[in-house]
Amino acid sequence: MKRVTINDIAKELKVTPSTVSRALAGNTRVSVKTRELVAAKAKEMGYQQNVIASALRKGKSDTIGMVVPRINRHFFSHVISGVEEILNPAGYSLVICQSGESFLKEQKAIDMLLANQVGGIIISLSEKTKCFDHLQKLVDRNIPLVQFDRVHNEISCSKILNDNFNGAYLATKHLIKSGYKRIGHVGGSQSLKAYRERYLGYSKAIEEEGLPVDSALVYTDAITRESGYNTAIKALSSVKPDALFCAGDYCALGVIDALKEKNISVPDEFGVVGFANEPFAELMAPTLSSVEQNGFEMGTRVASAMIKDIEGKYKEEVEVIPTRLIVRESSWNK
Amino acid sequence: MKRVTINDIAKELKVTPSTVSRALAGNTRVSVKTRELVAAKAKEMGYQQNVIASALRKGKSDTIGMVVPRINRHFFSHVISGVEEILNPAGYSLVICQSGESFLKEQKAIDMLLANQVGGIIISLSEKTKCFDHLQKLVDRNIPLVQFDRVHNEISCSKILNDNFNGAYLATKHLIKSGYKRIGHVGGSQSLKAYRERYLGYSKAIEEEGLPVDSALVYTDAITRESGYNTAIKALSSVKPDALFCAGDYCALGVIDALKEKNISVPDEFGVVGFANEPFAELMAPTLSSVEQNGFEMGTRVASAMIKDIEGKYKEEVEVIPTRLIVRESSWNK
DNA sequence: GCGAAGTGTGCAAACGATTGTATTTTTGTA
DNA sequence: TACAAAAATACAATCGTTTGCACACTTCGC
Repeated sequence: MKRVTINDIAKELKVTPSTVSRALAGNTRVSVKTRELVAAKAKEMGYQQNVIASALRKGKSDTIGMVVPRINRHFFSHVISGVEEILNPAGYSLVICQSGESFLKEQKAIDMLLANQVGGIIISLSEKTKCFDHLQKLVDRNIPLVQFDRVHNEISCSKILNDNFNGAYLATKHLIKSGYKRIGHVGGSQSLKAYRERYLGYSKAIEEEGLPVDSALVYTDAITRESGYNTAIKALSSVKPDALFCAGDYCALGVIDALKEKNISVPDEFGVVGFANEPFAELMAPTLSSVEQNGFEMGTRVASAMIKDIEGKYKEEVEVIPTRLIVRESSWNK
Repeated sequence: MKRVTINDIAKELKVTPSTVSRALAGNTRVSVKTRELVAAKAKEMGYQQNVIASALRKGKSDTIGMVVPRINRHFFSHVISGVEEILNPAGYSLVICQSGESFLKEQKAIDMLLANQVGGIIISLSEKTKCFDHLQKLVDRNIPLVQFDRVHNEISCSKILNDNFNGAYLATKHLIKSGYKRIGHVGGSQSLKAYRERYLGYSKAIEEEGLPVDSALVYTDAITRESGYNTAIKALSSVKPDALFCAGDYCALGVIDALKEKNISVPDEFGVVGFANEPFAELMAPTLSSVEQNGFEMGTRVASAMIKDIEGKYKEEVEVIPTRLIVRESSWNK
């Protein structure tokens, strides 16, 4: 069964393909009558535009590429949903790639998207990304780019951010108010602004309350469950904190694993707060206090910024989405 | 900055674009010397194939489309990782779409993928899909198709399945052995084979143990957290089961919500087993017994089947991936 | 009733890669 | 050396759309 092309429609209607193309695009240079005729015939014959041919000719497509570290993170999957919410009705489609926190895979994903002539790229950087040439290339080639959450500031494009600073600040403040005395921080790679800000929010709160800022209490390797566990084990046998503010929930989970193993009671002897409010946070035992990010709203903002960029409206918007502290058992000290 | 095309390379090397094209494709009709020359020049000039032009000419691309209900389900995101594991090294790239359990979005996603001339489509059906014309269209058009997990049998294509029957059978058997007497089932849409099989495994186990098969104990609306809650509330005030085997973990979660609300102790008074082994299953309180599906392996099998289909090796493979019961607190009756 | 706008279509050349066929060059052999 | 066979490359059409330009026809003012 052959696909129907505009040439087929043109033949049937005894007009030229150019007219059909214009008619379908709603060009006012073709008369209303012809436009209706074409539309009807196209429907009748089951015409589907060949977006490949269109993209080749126009040099770009209505497909937007999106690169995220992992799609199975609560936050990212919600951002994706938010992006689809705006993009799909606007006639764009979305291609999703995972970098898996690997710089190489991130680069490859971008190359693939470029080879596919995507109309724009949305990205949240991998934790391992320390070089940003691949982003600069996009800017140089004039390809609409929007960064979100894990962004690099030096790249000139729209950026949609979480209020990491305030979330971390509130979380730490809350730990202090709950009576913990030696509050440490398990953070992510400091090359990412998002994690730097969480660290800054943490230290601001510590300073503000007149507590000693002890760099021995700050760890910034990775924020997986495993690294959280390892960090906690290490800290417990050396600097002995009595609370940890973690830059991620999986990391907090690992910390709690370690505390359980050492028979240290949460929250009585030790307080823990995470970040991201993963679904498991309210289900685990003890339930985990966490900083909530509004992924869906972020997604809608990201998509809007992308559309604006594509339409040439403007290119360098920076928006901050508020975060919110959710207090649960893991830091409920009395 | 203009993109480099094969014409540019051809000009530099004083050969024709055809030779360059063949050289890059590794065609033996062009001499080894020329091939090396072309490869070197291409690298030097930073050539990147325009897959759009290639897809237009060849009528298909090396992009594979994948449609899943939601990407943020543990199982699906692992299948996706497995698929990428095989597809990417083999030179294919993956486009992921979410149907969000909506039939309309599923159809639209397929249309979009078709319009993008994907080389094949991988799909796990939405719960609401009761009509399968969109899949038949793919078969008719000879587009490689692989269904997994939530499949429709009447469509002729490769299918990779979980051993739903056995998983459900083991789960139910386990509930019986643990001493529960009135074991109900909260299942998903029976139009999906996966859920029918879970039901069948359940009833096989019930019959085998000589328990009464009571259709009043079987619910098959949906398997969201909310529907699990509602079903449990309904069941508790009427047929009064003392255990429920749920076709999904979110659903089991809803059931436990209801039990907590009614102050019914799990597992002492009531046993619950879920399906899918979502990450939260081992973290919640009580920890949830569940049937584990090996999503990653399923993904690799799915991808292999797709590649075979594309290469014309064969088209109708059916594989079953084993499932495994993980017993945790929610059904640990002494 | 004549030129000037204005309106609706057609023509043809792109976009970049692929591929069947034709042509040239090289190789081997008598 | 000549000539056929084999190897390497060139030519040109094609995929389906888009779009600048040209052309025909209508409409209108003077």
